[in-house]
Amino acid sequence: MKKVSLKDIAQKVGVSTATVSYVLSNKKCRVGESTKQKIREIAKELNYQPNQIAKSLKSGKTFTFGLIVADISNPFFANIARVIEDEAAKHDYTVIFGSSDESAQKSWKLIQFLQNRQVDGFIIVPTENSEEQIEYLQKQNIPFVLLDRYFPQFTTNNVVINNYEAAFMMVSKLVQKPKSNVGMIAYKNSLIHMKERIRGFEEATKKHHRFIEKISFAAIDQEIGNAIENMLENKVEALFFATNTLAIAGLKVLQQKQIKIPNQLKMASFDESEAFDFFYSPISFIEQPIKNLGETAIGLLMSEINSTQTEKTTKVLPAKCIERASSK
Amino acid sequence: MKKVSLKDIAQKVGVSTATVSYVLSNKKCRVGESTKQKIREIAKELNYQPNQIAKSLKSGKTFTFGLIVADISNPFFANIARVIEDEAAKHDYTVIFGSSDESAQKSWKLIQFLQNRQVDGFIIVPTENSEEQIEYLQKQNIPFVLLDRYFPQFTTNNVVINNYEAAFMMVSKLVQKPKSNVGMIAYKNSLIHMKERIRGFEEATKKHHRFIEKISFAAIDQEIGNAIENMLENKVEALFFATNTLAIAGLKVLQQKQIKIPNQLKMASFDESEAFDFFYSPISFIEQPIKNLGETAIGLLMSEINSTQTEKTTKVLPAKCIERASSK
DNA sequence: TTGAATTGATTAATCGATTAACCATATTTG
DNA sequence: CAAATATGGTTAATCGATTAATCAATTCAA
Repeated sequence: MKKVSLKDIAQKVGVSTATVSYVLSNKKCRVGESTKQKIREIAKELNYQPNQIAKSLKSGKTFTFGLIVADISNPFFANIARVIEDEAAKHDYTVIFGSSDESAQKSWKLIQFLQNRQVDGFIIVPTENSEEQIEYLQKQNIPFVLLDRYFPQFTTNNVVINNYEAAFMMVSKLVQKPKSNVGMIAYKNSLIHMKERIRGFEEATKKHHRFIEKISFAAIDQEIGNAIENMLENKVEALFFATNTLAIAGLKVLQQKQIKIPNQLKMASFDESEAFDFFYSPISFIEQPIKNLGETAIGLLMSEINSTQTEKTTKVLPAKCIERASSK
Repeated sequence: MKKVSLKDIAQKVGVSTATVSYVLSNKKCRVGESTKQKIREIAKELNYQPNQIAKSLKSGKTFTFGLIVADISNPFFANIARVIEDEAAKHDYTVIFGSSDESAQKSWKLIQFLQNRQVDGFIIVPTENSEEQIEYLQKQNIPFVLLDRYFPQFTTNNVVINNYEAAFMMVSKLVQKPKSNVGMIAYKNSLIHMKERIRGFEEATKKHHRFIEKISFAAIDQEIGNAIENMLENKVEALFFATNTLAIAGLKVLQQKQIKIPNQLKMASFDESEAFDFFYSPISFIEQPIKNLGETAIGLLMSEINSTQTEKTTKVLPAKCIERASSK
C-alpha cells in the first residue's frame, strides 16, 4: 500500500496539489471555505501524513539533531540522552545518536554520516584528537554544542561542569590527614575534563604523597588490576576515581582483595552509579547536574539555530559533592 | 557556505549532473576515463558529500530505523540500544530512538513522527494498549520487529526470552522450603512478559502461601514502600522482583528497614544491574541475552526489509539464572 | 561507401511538498 | 460602462540525486 501524498488528495478533491498544500499548511491564501473543508475531510479520511523527507529537501531543514556520546550504554550518557531527547521533542526535534567509543575515527564517521542526513545541528561529546572535526564543523557553519569536554583553543559553544573545582572539593574532604599516601585512578586521556580532574586532585594533595595511575579507555578490565595493585603497594590511604566506570571496575578488584572501605582505604568517585548506593559503605561521589546539562545544551543549540547570532558561549554548571561512608 | 552538490561539480568539470552522478555512484555506464578522473578529482577537492535526503526522496529508502523503547535511561534498554546501534551500522543503517515511558499515547506519537521521517523499519518495545498501533503498522506494510514483549493475538516478528521459564527456574531455587510465605513484586501491567513472569512465579510456588503486589510504572517510588511493608507484614521469607528497577527501589526500602538479606529475607530479581554486584550479599538475577536480543532483532528486520518474504517469526532466546548469596 | 554498432555524454522526468507568479472570473467602484 | 479590485484557484520552478531514453560523434564491418 503506497503512502498517501498531496497528489492523491488533490486528485480525489479535484484541485491542484498547490491548493491542497496551502490548505493543509494553514497558509494565509485565498481558497474557498467549501474547498478547504473538502480537502481537510479527504486528508483525514486518507490519513494523510506529510513526507518530511520531501519537506526537508525543499526547506533545507530536517528538524533533527545528531547526538554523539562516548557510549550510550554508559548510564551517564544514557541519562543525558534521555534529557536531550525530551528537551528536543519540546521543540519538535528528533535525535539521532551514535557512540564514538572515545575513538576520533568513529566520531569522524558519525559526523559525516549524520551530516549526509542533513541534521540541523550537533551535540557532541568530543573525543581526543578530534580537533580537526571541530574545525570542520566551524568551517561548514554547522551549529553544534560541545558537551562534557571542549577544546580551550577553539571558541565554541560548550556546556560543562567545573571539573577542577569539583575534584578539588571532593579530594580535599577525602584526604584530610596530611603527609599520607593518596592515589587517583584516571583515564589516559589529554582532554580538558580529565586534565582538570587531575589538576583538582593535585591541588588538593599538595601536602601528600601522590600516586596517579592512568588507564586507557579501551582496556579498563586489563589495566585496572595492576593499577589497584600499585596503589596498594604504595599503601595509599585514600583513592579517588576519575569516573564511575573506573570506580566500578576498581571496586570489583578491591572487593576481590577483601580491602575494607573505608577502614583500610577511603574512596570517592566522579559521577554517580546505582551501585554506589548499595555498597556496604555507600560510595561518595560527585554528582553532575545531568538534567541541567542536557537542557542547557539544547537551549544553546536552539538559539544558535534560530538566530543569526554567532557569538559562542561556554556554560559552566555547578556539580555537587555527595559525601557518604566511603570517604570518612 | 552552501553545501556542495552534484551541480557544483558538474559546472566545474563542465559536464551534466547526470554524468557526475553516474561516475560517483560507480554505475556501469559509458563515461570516458579522463572525464571520470576529473570528476573524482574535483569531487574530492570540494569534499562532496551526497545529500541523503535527496537520495531518500528518490529511492524511498532512508536507511534509518526507528527504535522505540520504554526508557533509554534504563540500563537494560540503553544496552540494547547500543547493540542495535552497532548492528545497524554494520548494514549502514542509522538509528533514531525514542522513549515511550510505557505510555501508548507517547508511543503512538513516536511512531507517527518516525513514519513521517520515512524510517525503513521499526524495532519496538510495545506498551500496554498499543494494539491498534501494531495493526496500523501491519496495514501500512511497514517492516517492524517487536522486542521484549508482543501480542499473542497478532502474527508479528518478535524477539523475546521465555519469561515463564526463567521466572519459574529462578523462583524454584529461591523458595525451596515448602509451605512458607513467599512474595513477588511486579508491575501493574497486562503485557505478556509480565504475565509470564508472574505465571512462572505462581507455577513455582504452588505449595506455598503466595503474595503478589502490583505497582504502576509511573509511581514506583510512591507505591514500593507499601508493597514492601505488606510483604513484611505477611512474613514472606523469599521475595522475587519482576524487574531490576523494581528490585533497586525495593532494596532501598529494605535497606532502610535494616532487613538482613538473605537471613531475614531471601531475594532474586529479573534483569541485571551493576548495583546487584555490590550489595553485601550479591543479588541473584535473571540475565537476559542482550547482545543476542539486539542482533536477532536487527537480523529479522533486515531480512524483512531485503526480501519479499512476509512470513513472521518469533525468536525465543534463552535467559540465564545467576544464583548468588541473596537467594541462598 | 553506407549502414550498423560502439562510445561518450546529455535531456528530461521523477520523488513530494512548497511557493512566487500568474490567470481567470466575479464583484466593486468611479 | 469601463477600469479597478477581489476571489479562487492553477502553473511551474525548486530542492538534489537518479536513471531511462535519447542524441551525436566516431569506429567498424560488409
